[in-house]
Amino acid sequence: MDNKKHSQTKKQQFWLMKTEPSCYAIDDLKREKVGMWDGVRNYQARNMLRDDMRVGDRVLFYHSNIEPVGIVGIAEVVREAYPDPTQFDVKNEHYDAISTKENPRWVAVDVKFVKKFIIPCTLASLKNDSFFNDMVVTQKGMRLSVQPVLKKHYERIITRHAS
DNA sequence: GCCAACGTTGGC
DNA sequence: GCCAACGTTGGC
Repeated sequence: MDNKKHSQTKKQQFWLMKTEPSCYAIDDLKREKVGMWDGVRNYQARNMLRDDMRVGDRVLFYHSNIEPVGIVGIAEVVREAYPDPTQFDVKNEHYDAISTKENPRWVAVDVKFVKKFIIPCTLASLKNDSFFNDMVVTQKGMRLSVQPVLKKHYERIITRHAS
């Protein structure tokens, strides 16, 4: 059905994940060390979390709705997809009345804090560099809260901001 | 199953 | 606060 059994041998992948810092910021993850990435309510993003994201994958941590918007640090996937508890919590803003425990619609992953950039990698700087022209975030914006990232893009960003 | 209308998102 | 882009909804 899926290839979870092969996850250990799969190559490391790279992602970009969006959050509004007023809701959950890189400093929150830094303090908690490991954070639950919950509240994703978009099917495309859900499918990537559920089907593709593996332990050991690296995540570019992106802040939206703040000046400046951009990547502010790095995280690492430490637990693969499991049912997102917020979908069952009536008091949670992400509560989903349709979802059942037998057949949950939404998943969460756990990520671990790796690094906070001293200087954020702003969206504007990515748009200004043609090397990043084929990045999802420079093309389609941040409508997709979980995006795959090419290794070359990840490495260039790391080289510039995390050394 | 198409697609127009509608709501939401998020950069600016 | 504006508005373009996108996802979702619902009538047919």
